[in-house]
Amino acid sequence: MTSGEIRERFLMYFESHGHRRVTSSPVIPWGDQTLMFTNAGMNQFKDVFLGREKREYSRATTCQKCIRAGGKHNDLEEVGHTTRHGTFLEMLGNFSFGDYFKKEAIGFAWGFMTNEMGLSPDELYVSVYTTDDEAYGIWRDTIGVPEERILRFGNIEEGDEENFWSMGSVGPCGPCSEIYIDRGPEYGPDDPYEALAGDSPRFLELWNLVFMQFSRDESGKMKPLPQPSIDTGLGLERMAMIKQGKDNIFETDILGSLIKRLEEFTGKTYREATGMPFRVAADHVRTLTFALADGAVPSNEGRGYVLRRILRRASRYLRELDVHKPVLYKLVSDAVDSMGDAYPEISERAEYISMVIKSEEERFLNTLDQGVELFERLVEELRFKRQSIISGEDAFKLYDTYGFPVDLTRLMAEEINITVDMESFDKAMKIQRERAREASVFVSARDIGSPWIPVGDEKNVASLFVGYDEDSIDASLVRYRMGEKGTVELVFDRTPFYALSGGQVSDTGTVVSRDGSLILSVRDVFASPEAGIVHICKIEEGEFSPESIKDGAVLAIDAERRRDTERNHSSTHLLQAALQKVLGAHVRQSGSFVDSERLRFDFNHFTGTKPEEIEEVEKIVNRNIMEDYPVEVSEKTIDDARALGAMSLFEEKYGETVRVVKMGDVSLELCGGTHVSGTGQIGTLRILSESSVAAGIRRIEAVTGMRAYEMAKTERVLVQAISKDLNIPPDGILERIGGLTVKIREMEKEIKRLKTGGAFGGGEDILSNEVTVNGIKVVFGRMEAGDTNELKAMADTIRAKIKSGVGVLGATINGKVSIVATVTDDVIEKRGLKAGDIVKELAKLVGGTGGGRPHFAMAGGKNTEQLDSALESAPSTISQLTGAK
RNA sequence: GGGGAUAUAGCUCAAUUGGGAGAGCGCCGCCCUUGCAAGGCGGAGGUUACCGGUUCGAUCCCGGUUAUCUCCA
Repeated sequence: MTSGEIRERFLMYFESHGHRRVTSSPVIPWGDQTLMFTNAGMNQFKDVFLGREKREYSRATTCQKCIRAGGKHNDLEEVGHTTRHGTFLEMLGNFSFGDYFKKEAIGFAWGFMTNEMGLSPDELYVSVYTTDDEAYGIWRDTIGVPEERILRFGNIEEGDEENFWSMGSVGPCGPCSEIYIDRGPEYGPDDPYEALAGDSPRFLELWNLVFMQFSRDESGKMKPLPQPSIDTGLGLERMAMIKQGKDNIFETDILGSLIKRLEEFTGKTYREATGMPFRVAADHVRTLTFALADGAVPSNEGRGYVLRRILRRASRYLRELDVHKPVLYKLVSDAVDSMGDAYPEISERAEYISMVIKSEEERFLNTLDQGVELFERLVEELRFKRQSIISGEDAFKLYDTYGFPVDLTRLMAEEINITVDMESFDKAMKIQRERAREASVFVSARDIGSPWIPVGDEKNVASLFVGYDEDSIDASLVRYRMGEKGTVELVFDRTPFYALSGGQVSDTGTVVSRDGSLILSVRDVFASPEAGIVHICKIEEGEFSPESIKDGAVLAIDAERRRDTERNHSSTHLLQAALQKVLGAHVRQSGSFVDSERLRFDFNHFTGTKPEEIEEVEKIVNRNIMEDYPVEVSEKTIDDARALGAMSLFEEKYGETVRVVKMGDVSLELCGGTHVSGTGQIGTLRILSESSVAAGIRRIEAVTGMRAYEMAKTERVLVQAISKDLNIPPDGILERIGGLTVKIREMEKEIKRLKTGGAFGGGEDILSNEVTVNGIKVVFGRMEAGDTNELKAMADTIRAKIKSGVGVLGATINGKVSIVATVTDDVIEKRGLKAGDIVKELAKLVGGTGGGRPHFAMAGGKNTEQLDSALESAPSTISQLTGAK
């Protein structure tokens, strides 16, 4: 039975039992900051379980794509070592939101296992939470599982969290019940308790049923939930492994096909004992394919960094197969072949995914090359010192700063009979860990801030954003707290103020109490999950107290600033559409920032762009502005919006309903920001720059509306001024400047020729001011110079002219003294005279210091009136310097 | 969020306790030459990431910002 069949049989089975088939949510979670990747089927129903959200169905079934790497469920380092861990997995699940409970959940699961999957009851074991007699009874009496096949585990009070599930330290929780399969005596000891405790592969956990029946409060006390719910998860890979009679998940149809391809590319044969690199690569490529398809990008921080590390882990293992070129990217098409039907998003973006992976592989190979170079430098140093141990500090620095894996350091060291001090390496690692941990604790403690003070009895009033339609409204205060000096943070029941989100800046404006006695200016606005929309206000007039504002207040945003911001925001939508048209459908926004002045739009694109392409983009956007398409905003469910083909951004938070922003038929996006009502209001868009910000990410900066007009005006004034200055019509400017440049160049050459020819102002005078000290020719004197470069040029001239000797020149420049000295090579060699030494002495006389190289040195000082006497003393200084030798 | 590293010509990188901004490749021109990464000569190209400080003087030292790389959480 193929994985695809198992997936479909599962979903159909639960559909036939009244469940709504819901599509998998992206592996990159929307809006849940606590989660790096979607790691369980219940993630997308979190708010439903918490009662924050209602759905039109109470039973659901999904096949959820999950990534377990980073965060709480981190299987990354396990992958490849064990038979059953993967960073990517498909979780089959059925869910009850206050509908059925334990009895039905157990019945459904057992029915699917025995009837649909054809597993014999004789090979199945089940477990329940130690004190869950209810579940125990259902298994024994209703299902008929013999007592010796029902295990009891877990004791939450003693810290044993087996068979007990919770969403966090507070919130819904409850006992679990699991179904295991006994794979037979050849896989381990007979005693299931012993086997499970020892992580034996004999009893494989297939299905976990979570009975959500309690809610835990801050003190740890558990109260029964009024509507108990069900959350279950059956690992598709594990089921496939059983049904296909394989020993591990890597030999099943999907991952097996990737391993087969790797054999082709590497020319090596997969064997279980030595197949680690194959397993790691197959799993990791699949993970990357799905993560990239859902909009994540490898980067140097957060989620993107986890992806980069996954890729590197795979690439590193492939080195053991003598692979030194990018290969992983070639496997993307195979992942798409086997899973693209179930997950169309990966086939749609296959080419893009493959290119991103390839460029990341190249980047890593680069990092390794760099590391090898550093390693070799290190070894050379060791050889010099006649040592044969690489210190832990050095190995750690290689790893910590340059990302060169320690195991490679060790490997390469071994080859040349050098060892690595791993003990001190581990110590350095430990210090690093502790430092990071301390820092994170410190921050969370600081984040708490002062507590919110509720006003009146409106404790639980949600603050509502009404700024889509209103610039100014009456509102009443819900809660507040005092901020830093002279500021206060306020939350109202309604507000026209937009809080920073989706890359759009927050509004500024004013809050004025009903009686006008209190005037506040709103500096910043942010959305706090627990408090609502927070206005950070500076007190401009009057004194703040809850009473001063109890009759309500008028909240008014700076409307002009908002309109400018809206122009820029709407433009980003047009920009994205135009970029997709010109550069390709793979283009997605990967960050943006808009305020009233300008817009910044980051998007993914794997190569550089041509100037013509950017011009074309600008042209398309401006044409769409002129068409004056109405901007239509509607609220829809996520599924409806996606069915329309609306583009979603992955970093944004979307609730059950989303705002869909439509501009003609050129742009359709999910967006919570504020917009112009017709594209014509944008006026015009001018792209200022296009540049690279990170690998695979490019940035466009642009201005719109009056800013664009002003910029055009500034340029026009400039052109007119130049035209007037040159006394030539604007279209002749280029030619004239070209001519002038040539002329200037010729003149510069001429000046240079004249200078070196010696026919230069005071040059002759100075050259004639020559004395001989201890047999060394010394030329010195004062000259006029506009900057130090002239001094230097003159010194060069003198040095060339006198052929052998010393030159000392001085000048006052910008009210300060500058002295240069130059010594010809023969004098440096024969007499040991250094220019630096001369200027150091002279500098003392003018209240400064100096220095330089033997043949040329500079000094400076403040006492301009001492310059002449300092220069006069040059011969005696040189006499002393050479006489002492 | 914390630690470390880096930022110089279109690209890859130099520049010795702070003293004249360089090389190789690429580009343009000329010469030579029938061949593949040829050779010779000449030339253009720089706000040394940005802001501030110390200093007579900062690519260099100090502080900050931004970006990139990297490790930890």
